[in-house]
Amino acid sequence: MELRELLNEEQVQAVMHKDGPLLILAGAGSGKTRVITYRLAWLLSEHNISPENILCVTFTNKAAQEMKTRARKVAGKKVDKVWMSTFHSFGVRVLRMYANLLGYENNFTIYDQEDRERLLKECMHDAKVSDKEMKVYDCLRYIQDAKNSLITPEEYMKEYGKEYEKGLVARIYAIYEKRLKRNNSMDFDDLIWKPLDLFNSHPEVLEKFREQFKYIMIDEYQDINHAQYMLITMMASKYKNICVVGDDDQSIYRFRGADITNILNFEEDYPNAKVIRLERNYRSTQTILKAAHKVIQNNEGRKDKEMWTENDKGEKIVFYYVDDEVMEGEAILNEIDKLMRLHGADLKDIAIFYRTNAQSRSIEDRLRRAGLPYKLVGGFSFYGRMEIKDMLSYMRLIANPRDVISFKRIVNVPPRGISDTTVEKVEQFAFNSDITLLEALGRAEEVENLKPSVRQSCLWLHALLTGLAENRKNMKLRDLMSEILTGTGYISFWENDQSSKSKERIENVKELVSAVAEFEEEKKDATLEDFLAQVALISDVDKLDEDADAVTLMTIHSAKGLEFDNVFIAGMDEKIFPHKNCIEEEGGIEEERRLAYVGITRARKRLYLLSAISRRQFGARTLGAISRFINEIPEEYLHHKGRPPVKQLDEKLSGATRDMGAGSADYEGIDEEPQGIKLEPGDKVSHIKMGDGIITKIEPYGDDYKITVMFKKHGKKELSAKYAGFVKI
DNA sequence: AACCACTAAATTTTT
DNA sequence: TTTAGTGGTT
Repeated sequence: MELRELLNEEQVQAVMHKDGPLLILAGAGSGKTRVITYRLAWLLSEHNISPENILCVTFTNKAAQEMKTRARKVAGKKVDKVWMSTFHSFGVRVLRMYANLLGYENNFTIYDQEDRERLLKECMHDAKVSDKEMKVYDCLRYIQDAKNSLITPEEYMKEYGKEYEKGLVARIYAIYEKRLKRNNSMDFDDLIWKPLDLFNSHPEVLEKFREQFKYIMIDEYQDINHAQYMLITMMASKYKNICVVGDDDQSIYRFRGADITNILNFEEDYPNAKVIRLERNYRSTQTILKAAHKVIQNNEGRKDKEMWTENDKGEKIVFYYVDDEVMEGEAILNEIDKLMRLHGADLKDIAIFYRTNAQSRSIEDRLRRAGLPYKLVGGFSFYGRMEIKDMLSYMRLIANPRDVISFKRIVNVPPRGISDTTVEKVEQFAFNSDITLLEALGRAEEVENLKPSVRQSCLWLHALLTGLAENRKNMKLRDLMSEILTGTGYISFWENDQSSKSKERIENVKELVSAVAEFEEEKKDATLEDFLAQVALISDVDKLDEDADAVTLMTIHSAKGLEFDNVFIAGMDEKIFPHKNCIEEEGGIEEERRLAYVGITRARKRLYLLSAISRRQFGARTLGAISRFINEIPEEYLHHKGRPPVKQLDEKLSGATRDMGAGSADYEGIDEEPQGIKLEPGDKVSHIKMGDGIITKIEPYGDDYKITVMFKKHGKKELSAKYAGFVKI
């Protein structure tokens, strides 16, 4: 391997560093992934470290997968035996092996956010805390923070028991933990904490892993929380061959407990640590890089550093000031159109970022109307849909009969006459007899005060589920899934449903079946538990197909680690970005600023920042102000477009007080006639399905327009302007 | 027990 | 604007 031909001096040093702690401070676009990939390959092929002795932790499954693929090209097949995963997947892997030592069964269920909220509601009910006294979501946040900091319910009670709100939390937290265990279930935080527990209570297990992982590499070290820090520190304490990579300027997961001091203190934790700085940027233009630096410079408490690049100066950053969110979509569409026509850009080189998922809507609408394909990352995820969660709940219950949350979700879905009160009676019976809810269902005869028909329903469901559970070992996963679909009557339930969404639900469920089948084909001896874990831990970016020729839409959080030639950031408004909830918060603005830094530095060639005068929120129109982050970018890097940049009306609304008077600023007015937006009778249009045609009539129709088009192939059709997706030709 | 209609509130980001 | 939750009706 000729490293020096592939890497710069610092990168080579990082790759060749073998033993002892290593901190790589890798700025945005500095070729970090290259470095860790090569280091991994180097350890394997030059130092002959055996793959089982290496642990690599990445931020997303996708990153792990990518690293594996790339390293395989250099070091060959042994890469497959490296322990490479996210923190959470690592936790699952360990726990599947040792959960029994902690009093769990290894078929435990993994609870996602929604499951946790359901469970928490039960707990609050038990603790006699009404949801008026405390919001479920807030309570969950408190508990999550506690768990990320490794504070037990007992410690929490001791520490905060006397405070009003946190006192309530303390009570709920204790119940919550008990319930989780009783359900043989783990939440996301448990996947980190329980392995730690294991290490503390079973030193021999810790010793085994310490011995095994002679080399440890952690990516995105700036975003790990206390629990993750402890987990890693414990495992690394023997050999101390720990290599961490990160950038304190890109820490954006504080809300998840990410603790930036972990990376800042690395040199104190390991006094003999070697520190390598990667400050050369290979990604962005000088303009983009300098603008990003000017923004992040406003943060205090960061390691002072400045990235440099030999890339061209590039184009100015476009700041687009528009009337509202509709015009924002319009402006983006126009610019995309230009990028494609004038610069020959591919759709896959274009990304649109925003601060909150809700913002995607207006942009999606516009793209859809223009017939422009896009891939949406996040938002309402496939696995979050009702019908999918229903099906998964059946599967989870079959894998883990103690999972009460899943049980309650499906016990009466589709409706089979088992009401909440019936469930309560069964639950009581189960509790008194010390059996699972599922078992209690099978003994419905012994439960008092049930109607005979209800008893029948209970017995029927019990027979069905236990039957499936018994047979599942000699069944393919996809067959198990189909059995559930037909056996429970779930599919016919939706088939008989008249609502507009039922068709889509059936489609989704079928898609789930193919997902199961696909999973099974990829992993030969895949178990039900494997599939469920994968579903629980897969992230939205993991599913992104980077090669598909479509514009990418996502939050800036999801964009971390990615790069695009052309980047749009919508909603550069005060109260949106920085978000209103963060402005008052201690350290909130700095976190938002780091997020802005991450967003800006994703762009390779061109960057567009957009802000709107007013936006619709919850149906009402609200006035906004230009984000302070725009004002932190020096005028020399900006090219203004859209609305004349006027002085902010209310200076208090914003940090934005700069007088961006036309004349002095680099300003270009409203664009020429937008393409494919204003339609008139006589216009030639193209429709995805119908092909080409000519508009014959346009008439208002509610808040939409009804457009009559004479198509070449299909004749006269009436279509909605909103949804039809025309392109003017 | 199931369904419908009305009211109130709203997540910021994610494994 | 949308959705979740509530209360009343069948």
